[in-house]
Amino acid sequence: MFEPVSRAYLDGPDAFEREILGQWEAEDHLACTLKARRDAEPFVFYEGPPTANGKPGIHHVFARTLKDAACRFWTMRGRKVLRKAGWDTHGLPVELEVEKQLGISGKPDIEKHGIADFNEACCNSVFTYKALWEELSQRSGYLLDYDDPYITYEKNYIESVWFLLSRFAKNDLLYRGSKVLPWCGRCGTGLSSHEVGQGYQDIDDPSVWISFPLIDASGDAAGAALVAWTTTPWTLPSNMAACVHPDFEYAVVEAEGQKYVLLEKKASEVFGEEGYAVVGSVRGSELAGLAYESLFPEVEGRVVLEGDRRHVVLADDFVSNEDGTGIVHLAPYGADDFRLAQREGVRGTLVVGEDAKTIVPIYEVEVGTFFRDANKPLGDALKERGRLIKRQQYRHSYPHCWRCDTPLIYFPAPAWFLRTTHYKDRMVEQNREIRWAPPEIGSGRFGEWLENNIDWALSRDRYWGTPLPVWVNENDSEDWICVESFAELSELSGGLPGNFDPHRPVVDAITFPTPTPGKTGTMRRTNAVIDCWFDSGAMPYAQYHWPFENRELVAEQFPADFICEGLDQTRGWFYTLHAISTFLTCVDDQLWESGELHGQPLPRLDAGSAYKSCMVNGLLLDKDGQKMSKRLGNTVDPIKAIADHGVDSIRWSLLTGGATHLNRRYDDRVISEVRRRVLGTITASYDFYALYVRTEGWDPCADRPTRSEREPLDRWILSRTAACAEECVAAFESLEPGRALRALEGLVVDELSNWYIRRSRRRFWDSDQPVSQASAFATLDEVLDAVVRMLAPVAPFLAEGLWRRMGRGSSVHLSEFPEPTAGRGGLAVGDRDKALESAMGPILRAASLGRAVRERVQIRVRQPLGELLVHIGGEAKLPASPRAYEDALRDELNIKRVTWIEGTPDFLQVRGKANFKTLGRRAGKQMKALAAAITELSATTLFALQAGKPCALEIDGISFELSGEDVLVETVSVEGLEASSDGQVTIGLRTELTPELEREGLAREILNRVQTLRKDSGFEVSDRIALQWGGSADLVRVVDEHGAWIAAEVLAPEGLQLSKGLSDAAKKYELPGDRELILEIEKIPS
RNA sequence: GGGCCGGUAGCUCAGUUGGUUAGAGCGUCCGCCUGAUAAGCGGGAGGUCAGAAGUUCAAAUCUUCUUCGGCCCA
Repeated sequence: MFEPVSRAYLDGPDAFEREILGQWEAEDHLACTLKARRDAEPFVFYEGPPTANGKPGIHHVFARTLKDAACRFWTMRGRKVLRKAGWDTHGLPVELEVEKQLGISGKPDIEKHGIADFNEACCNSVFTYKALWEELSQRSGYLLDYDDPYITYEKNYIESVWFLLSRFAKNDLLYRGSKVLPWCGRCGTGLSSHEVGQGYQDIDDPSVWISFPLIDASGDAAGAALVAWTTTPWTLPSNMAACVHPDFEYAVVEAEGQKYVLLEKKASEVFGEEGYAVVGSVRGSELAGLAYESLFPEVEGRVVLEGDRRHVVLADDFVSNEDGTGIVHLAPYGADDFRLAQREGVRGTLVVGEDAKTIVPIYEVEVGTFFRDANKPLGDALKERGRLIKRQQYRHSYPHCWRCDTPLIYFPAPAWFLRTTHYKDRMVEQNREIRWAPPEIGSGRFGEWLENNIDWALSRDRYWGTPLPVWVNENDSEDWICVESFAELSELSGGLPGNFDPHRPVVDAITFPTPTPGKTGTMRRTNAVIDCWFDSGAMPYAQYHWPFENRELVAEQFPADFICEGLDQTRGWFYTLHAISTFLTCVDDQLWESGELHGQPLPRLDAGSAYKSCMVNGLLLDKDGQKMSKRLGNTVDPIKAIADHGVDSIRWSLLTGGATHLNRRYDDRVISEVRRRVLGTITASYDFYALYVRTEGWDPCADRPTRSEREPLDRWILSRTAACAEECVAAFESLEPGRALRALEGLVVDELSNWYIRRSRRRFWDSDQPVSQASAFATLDEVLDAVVRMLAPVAPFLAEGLWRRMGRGSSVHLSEFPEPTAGRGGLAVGDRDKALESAMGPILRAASLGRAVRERVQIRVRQPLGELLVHIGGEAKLPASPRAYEDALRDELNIKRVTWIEGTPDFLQVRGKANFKTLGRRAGKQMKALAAAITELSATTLFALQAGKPCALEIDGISFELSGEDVLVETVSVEGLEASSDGQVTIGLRTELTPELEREGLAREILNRVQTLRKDSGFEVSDRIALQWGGSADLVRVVDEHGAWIAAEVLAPEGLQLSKGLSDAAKKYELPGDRELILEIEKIPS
């Protein structure tokens, strides 16, 4: 116990931390933690599952540090925190990675290769870097239960997901619809957005302006035709509606003897500068609802959207006034168009099918014509019908299939949806219950997203994913069921294969006759797998195979008290967790009604979101603010960074470098600084403590002086420690760990190390004052104890290392976090003494002013001075007097006497200053004049005010009654002294040097040189020495007067011996005033 | 194009309900200390609080616009 640590830690943080890791491993630290809190109140944390098919980066250390710090904090507050790890294993990125590995590309290739083999490869691929992830987590101190993780591809996990989907289906919230996708007609497949991004090419397309003559329009628009613009004439036979912006003002123009409606600023583009005249105007909202004449009334395509309206004007704010005419032609081939038509009950029909070729004859265009080849003849037809206003070629960038180079179309492909819009209001309402950090994410980004909720397109026509458990009757597509469990599937299909794997293609092969009474036909599974975001959103239930198992456990572990992920999860995991839980716990009433399921009790899950609080973290950028990317080569290898710095420094710097939701830069220099400045100061403080515990033989178990027996400075640092604990608890609870760390840093660096220890050092070796010494030891011990515990959530390794060296028991992480209130949480420091705290402030400021004055007049601190005058404005108002700390101030500034000035000292010049905070509201417009008048108040008036006698001032005929607190008294200067003031605290330093003071200064110079020589000679602090000296003649008197003191200070029991014959080993020093000092020292064997 | 966030000293960041002279650390210059010593401490210089307008007695803080950067969505 009490071994020094600072040097070893600063030089080799990696080795230091690895030693702790080794101990934790040997003790099975995680298991100990879980066991210790087995019966405690739970604090529920959900781990957002990463995908292990990529290497972890330094940014993962950021998010994980936030999570880990919170979990450790709550564990220390006595809560049970299960830390189940999780892996996200399905999805397109995995498939693409495997396609690359296998040297194949695209869905046809995969099917040729064989789905079974392909999925097996995916399954193997997802854990490529699992070991690396686990290593990083372990090394970075992220305590997570990797022995029992949830894995989204596992059979039980999938069964839970099926159950959830079946609940949506039973509530009629699962339906088949169409989703507009980028689509390759040749390959017959939809493309993901990232595939589309790879295939843009410039091509020429016709761009046409067409007319929609309005029927029954009134006002200026009567008899007019809308003008719409499109670059896809092949979609015109599928025109379902026209859309305007409700708030735009449209012009009615006359051109070529006909009235048209469009945005005025677009008219010249269509009709030429001189080709039209504005004859009226109409607002978008007035056009809405009108009917118009269709373009190809004789063409009837394949119905893709049921609806009873056609060829009407709709209004929506997605219409832009940049491109086109401000009037948009709607066809089922656009995502916005489709959504709008669906919402408005407009019927939609297709004239181009899955193969990107026409499926019905249109005018002269034969069935089977490639969509782009229909553009020209259709344009001709429109011209013939008098509906083409203008036509020109248009060169633009157009998406092509990256595999076969075919131009893509957007196509409404069949898809399965969850009707989340049905309970959007519930989601919005439940979102208000979530505590977001920062709050604006919840109200802004996430809240807006919920407000604009659209149905969740759930299905993916892919391979590696949770299969959609929907079986459809091949004779009747309306006859379908969503299977809820393997048992149900087994029953329907007459038994499942042994070792059933629910993935494709095994599940695809399962068919059965329809169970629907009165129907016949074979049920076959749809090909789809589901969006892997549903997998991760289902984790609160699926991680425990709910409701098939662990019903009680899930009821306890739902919802999460806390989750934490990156900002990019707003529309990802944050949404999917919320959407599923809101449905399940707030919408699916029939599930909970009976209180049981399949004959077994089903404990109700708390209604609401899956998480009560959510902390959002920003991106990690490189030191220049650039995004880290493999391409730029500015990524940081987390394992290497940790080896260089130790992870505690990295964890600390990540949590203090700005608000968590902001992007922050990763900079080696900042991390080194944290290690040196913050963690280094903690270790140095501990080393100081440990050094004297060892040399003075202090016994931590002995009785300690009571609070009242201790010195004011002791009580002050204890109170400040309690204040810090208060701030840390509040900060962690309000999801602002950075705030906690700033408080802790202030306590350790400024208050503990630079003030308390610095001012108390002597007491630790001064056994002549046993009560003072024991108080100092007890106080420092108690403060360090609390500091180490407050450090533990963020710097778990260093805290543990110190904890064990201080002999505090098995692990700091099983101890309790310091609580601000005495008697709780084992914090020995007890309650705060705010009076004492407020009294120290002026002392620190006076010390600072005093140092500045010494600097200015060039009198070093080693030279004692006679007197320091201190005046503290409003001293009488302070709850406790700063005078209790007079000793500290005297020592710090090396002053013989402190004189406190109060009342009306005639040599202080004072000036009044208005207190804007108290007067501003009352004075209003007169504030400036009042402030000016206050500076003119006489000293007598000011001191009267301070003494509590009110006075009145009249400004612009208005009288203001001033009380003491309205006027601050500022001391301007102190006559005849070297003075300085910061407005409230004023000091005057008497700089005259008497011969006595000068000799004492010289004595301290001698002491300084002896100590330097001791150190240079490599002596231990407790070594006794024999000391011989020589030098300038006038030093003899100095030694006569102060020799005994010097001898005691430097542990020279025989005193200072004046010697004429010093050896070659003697050292010469210069002293102020061109004096010379020669010293020779020798260790006395003990 | 829409939503959200950010711009404070050379660098990294604080800045409480609007209130007196906007603060730290690093860097830089100067100095100090020595029973924590290959450490530590202090002081000085350094700011048009991105820009503009507005509200107010008073704006880094509230409002609007502009600009630059980031993220998400289209």
